[in-house]
Amino acid sequence: MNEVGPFATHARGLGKSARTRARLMDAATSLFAREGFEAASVNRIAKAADVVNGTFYLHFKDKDEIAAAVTFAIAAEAQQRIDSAICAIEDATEQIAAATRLFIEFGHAQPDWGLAFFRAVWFFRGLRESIVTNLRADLERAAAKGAFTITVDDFVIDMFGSMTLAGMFGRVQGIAGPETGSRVAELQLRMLGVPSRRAARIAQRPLPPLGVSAGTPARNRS
Amino acid sequence: MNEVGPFATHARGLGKSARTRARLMDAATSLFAREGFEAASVNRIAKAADVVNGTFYLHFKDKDEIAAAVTFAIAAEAQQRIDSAICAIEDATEQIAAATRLFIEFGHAQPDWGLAFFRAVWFFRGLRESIVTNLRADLERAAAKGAFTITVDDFVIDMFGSMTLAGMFGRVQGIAGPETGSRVAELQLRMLGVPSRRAARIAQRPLPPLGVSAGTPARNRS
Amino acid sequence: MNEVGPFATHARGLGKSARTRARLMDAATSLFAREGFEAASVNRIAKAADVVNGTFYLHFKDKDEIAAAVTFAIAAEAQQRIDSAICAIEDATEQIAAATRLFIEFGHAQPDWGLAFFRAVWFFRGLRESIVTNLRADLERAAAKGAFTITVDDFVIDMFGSMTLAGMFGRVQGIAGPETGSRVAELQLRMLGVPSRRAARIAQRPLPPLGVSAGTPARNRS
Amino acid sequence: MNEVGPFATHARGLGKSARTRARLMDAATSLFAREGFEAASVNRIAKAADVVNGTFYLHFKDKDEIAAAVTFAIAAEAQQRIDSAICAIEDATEQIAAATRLFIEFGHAQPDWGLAFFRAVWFFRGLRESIVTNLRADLERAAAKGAFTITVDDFVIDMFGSMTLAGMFGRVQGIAGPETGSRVAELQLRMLGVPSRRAARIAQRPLPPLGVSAGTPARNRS
DNA sequence: CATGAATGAGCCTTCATTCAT
DNA sequence: AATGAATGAAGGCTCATTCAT
Repeated sequence: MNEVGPFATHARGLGKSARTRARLMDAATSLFAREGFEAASVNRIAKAADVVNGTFYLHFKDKDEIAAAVTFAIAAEAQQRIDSAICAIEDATEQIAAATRLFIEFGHAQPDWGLAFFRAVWFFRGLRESIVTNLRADLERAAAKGAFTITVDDFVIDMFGSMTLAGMFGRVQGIAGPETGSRVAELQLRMLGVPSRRAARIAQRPLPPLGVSAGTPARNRS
Repeated sequence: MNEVGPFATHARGLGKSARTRARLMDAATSLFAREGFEAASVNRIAKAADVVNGTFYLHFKDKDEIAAAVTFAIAAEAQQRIDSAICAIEDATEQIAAATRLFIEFGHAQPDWGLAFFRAVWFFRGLRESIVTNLRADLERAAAKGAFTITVDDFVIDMFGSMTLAGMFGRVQGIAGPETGSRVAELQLRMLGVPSRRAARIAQRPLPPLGVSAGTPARNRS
Repeated sequence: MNEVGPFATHARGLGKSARTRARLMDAATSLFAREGFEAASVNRIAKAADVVNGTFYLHFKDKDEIAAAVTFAIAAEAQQRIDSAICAIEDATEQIAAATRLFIEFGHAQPDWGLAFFRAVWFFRGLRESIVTNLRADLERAAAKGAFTITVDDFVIDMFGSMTLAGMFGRVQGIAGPETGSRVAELQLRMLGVPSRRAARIAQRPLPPLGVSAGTPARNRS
Repeated sequence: MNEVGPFATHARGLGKSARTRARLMDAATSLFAREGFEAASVNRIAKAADVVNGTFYLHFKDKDEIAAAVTFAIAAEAQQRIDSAICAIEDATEQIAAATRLFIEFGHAQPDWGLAFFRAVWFFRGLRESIVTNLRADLERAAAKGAFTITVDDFVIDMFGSMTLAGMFGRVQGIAGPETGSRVAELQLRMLGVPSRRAARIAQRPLPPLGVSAGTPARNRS
């Protein structure tokens, strides 16, 4: 009820409305993660956010909308933080490996976000597409440098993404340990044709820190 | 409402009770596949099976039970058909590739079953475990022959399985084409350390036919 | 499921139909006693009697009918056994005390019957009336002998009966001990005007044994 | 549907929530009285209170909770009104007789409350215990003054209470007339050993008026 | 006689959503 | 902005009862 979630933290200085909205998003994220999207009722989201049910509809048209808002915010934050962490890495292949590892790390650091994201992947087609778009850019850059022995296309990207997601899921669930990110990255590189040695070496490189959120503006409806 | 599903087909000669039960399972499978487990209500399952809601509870204690029954039946049928299709293959590595491809083929041939299975994987922890167990046997056999340059453990199996599932999902959804199975298998083998050429060759081998069901007896409760 | 109840015992030599009917009555009695009339479903009565639900309706029109049959049978048996136990007692007042005590004993000896009877009293108006009729005869006989200092009318009978029932309830529930019958009888006599000493003495008289059932014919519908 | 019941009357000035809650309690009381606890469905309670079924659960967790609330409120009101009516009576024995008579009068004045209370006695073990506790205090006070020729214990209290309840039941049902209270009290006193004459005289004493409710606050949950 | 599958109404409960305050 | 009572549809499940076999 009272612990301040990531969204609420971002909304610290903002107006009351934005703060309430953030509390609702934190509550929703947590419930989506723990019980899934369908099982999280608006009433319980509101209760968890310490507002009455009616207030929910002041901020979101319906449950789908808050789900989309949460998902978008998580995805944006993940991407932004990962991007700014890896931008200092020069080698395209190393960037890819670092991105995978950081993503898994991101989920592990905030399990609610990780799980909610995982659930959303099967829910919002658009999310999958946006992930693919991002991955394609990175993978094609590395491919252009001749890093892989395989042609990168949508199918390969799909496999690559599935591995990252599966890795994060295992990590978030506590099934897999801290080496998970490295292992996923190594297998991905091997799959793409990076020689085993090199794949292993890259996957073990020191990881730049995830850094802290630059702030996810809790955008209100028009 | 009226098309006869796979379970009903199996139950053709059986008693009235078994036939109704089979109709319910077909209806449930279809709804699970189309809308997911939570969204499929008992009322709608019953209506789709052309019985009244009360009848459902004559055959299944609750939604979980029919979900488990459906999942178990699908898994059993898939495994049985795949096993009997690949048992003639001698090389362990080729067996593995064939299994992946046949599984994806299985899902594509009966999309409802494929999708229901896919959904069940995230729902029944037991199912995931049983898949892992099966995969491990196959993978370790090949590993013992020195086919891979990587050690097979639970994590590797998890990645391997995720790829197969993701492939089937894409195929069932119509996103991916008939070459999907081969491509998945090839990437899996590459990941495990099979040389690219060999991986590609194995993944293209002619595939034994899936054969037809040996009959999934619709087992009644107690 | 398998223990043979009192009705079934009575029906030993009779035809199959009568035996099934008796099993249903035993099952119903037991469920009525344990969970009350409304909570006992036909399905569960049938299951407890080891027949399928449809069979129930071969023997009873509905739940009310079996409840009436059970109640009538219990009441008849109680009255018959008590009557034949006390007919040897000469003094009318002593008869009354003995009847009260034997009734409570009857309930205690077969708790299911006792509780079912207790429940039925509030359910079947007719049962209460028949009890009143019986009590009136006994009480008026004693009153005619000048045993009481109070006029016996319906109201007095009602109080008298309530005490007996309350006593049996306590006894059946295990709240009250074996002296319950005597204590109830003593209070009843005091209430009616029998001098304390005499009331106490009568209430302590040795009690004739309840004897065994003379057989409650399980009468079929027309 | 529209007559205003006692709870609603109490809730006149209060907030909307309290008024709806009171209407539900009135409706429930009425149904409990008329058809018993099990037969009164939440749907029908809601309908009788002129709200939709969902509203019920805004005010009560389930049927048990409203039953407990109703029972508690009735018991509290009865006790409070009776207590304040008899507190002016000095003689302990006369107090007891007056309490019995007022209780029966209470039930007769508001038959729904009387019957609901009667039904609740067999339903809530706690209610019986609280009644016993109250009765014991009164009876032991009189016993301490040497009013009775019998020792007061739980069993005697049980008989005493059963008579009061049976009397109220008859009165509420319209079977018994206005003299019921006096007659019950007289029989009770005789049973306890009060000389017939005195018992009769006490039971006929003018009865203090029941007075009016001091308000049963319809307490909300948490 | 007995079976047991099927019925459909009805119960309890939760839900997303609205709206007067 | 926020409240919180109310809505009514829908969900899960049980019930008494019927009927073809």
